[in-house]
Amino acid sequence: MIIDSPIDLELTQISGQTSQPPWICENGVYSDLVCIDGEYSIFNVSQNGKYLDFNYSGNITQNQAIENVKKIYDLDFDLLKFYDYLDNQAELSEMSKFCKGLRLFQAKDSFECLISSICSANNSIKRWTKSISDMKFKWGRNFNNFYSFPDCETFNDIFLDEEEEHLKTNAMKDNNLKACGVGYRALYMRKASEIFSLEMDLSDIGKMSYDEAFETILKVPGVGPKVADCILLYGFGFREAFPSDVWIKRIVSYLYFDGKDIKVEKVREFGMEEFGDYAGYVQLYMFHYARKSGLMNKLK
DNA sequence: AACCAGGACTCTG
DNA sequence: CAGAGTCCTGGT
Repeated sequence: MIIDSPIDLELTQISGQTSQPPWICENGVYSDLVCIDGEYSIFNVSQNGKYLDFNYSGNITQNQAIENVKKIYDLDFDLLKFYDYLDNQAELSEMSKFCKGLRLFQAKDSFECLISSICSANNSIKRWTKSISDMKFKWGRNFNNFYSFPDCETFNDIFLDEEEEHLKTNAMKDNNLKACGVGYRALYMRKASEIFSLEMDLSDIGKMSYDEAFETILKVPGVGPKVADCILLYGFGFREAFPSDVWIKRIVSYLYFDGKDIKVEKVREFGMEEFGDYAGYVQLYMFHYARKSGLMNKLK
C-alpha cells in the first residue's frame, strides 16, 4: 500500500541516526523485523514516487502495521510546514533543497537505540552500525534470516571480552561484545543494560518531561549530553532535543556566531532556545546539509 | 608506520 | 568547575 506522505527513503536510511543501523536493502526494498506487542513482523518499504510503498508479513493487524511504520518513518510530521519555516530563516533557507524528504528514522526498539547511541559515542557511523548489526546476528532471534536486537535480559549475559568468555566457556573467541568492535564501550553497554533490567523500565523515560528524561538518562554510564539527546530524539520522539557534537558546533558556529568557537553545551542551549519543537529536525538537517553542500569539508 | 577523528569519563589545579 | 588526558578502532 502507498502511504500518502512525502519522504526520501534512501536518504532517511543512510543518514546515520542512532535509532538503528540501515535496514537490509534488496532491489530498492528496505526490510527489517519489527516486534509489536510480542508479535514479530517483517516490514518492507520502498520508494514510490514521493511516497512510501509499504507491505508486511506476520500476525498483526493492518492498523498496527500502519501505525508502526508511520512511527518509524515519522510520517505524521508535517515536512512541508517545516520547509516553510526553514525557507523563512536566513541561516537555514538553503537546507530544505539539500535534504528534501529526509525524516526522523525512529527506533523500532528503544533498547537497541540506547545501545546504538552509546556505541556511536567517539565513533564513526560505519563502525557503530556494523557493531550493532554484529550483535543482532550473534545474539538476536532469527526470523526468516532477519535478526531482532537482543532484549536487556539477554544482553546482560553477553560476555564482555575474550577473557570473560574464556573463563566461562571453551567455545570460540568471538562470542563477546568487544568482538563486535565496541572497544571500551562494552562495559558501559553492560551497565546500561543492567540498569534497565534491574532498576527501571526503559519505557518509563518516554513518560517523563524532556528535562526529567534528560537528567535520568544522563546518569547511565556511557551516556553524556549528546548521546542522551540522541536517545530522547530517536528513541522516544522528544523533538525538542538538539543533539550537539563537534560537527553541529562547527555548523552552528559558522551559521550563527561568525565562526567563533562556542562550547558544545552552549550550542545545545542555543539550539533548544532558537528552534523549539523543530530542534531535532534542524539538527538532522544541519548535519546533512553540511555533508551534501560541501560545507563540512570547508569547516574541517 | 605514525597519526588522527570521534564523546564520555576521570583526574588535576 | 574548567581544562587536559585517556579510552578503542578503522581510516589515512
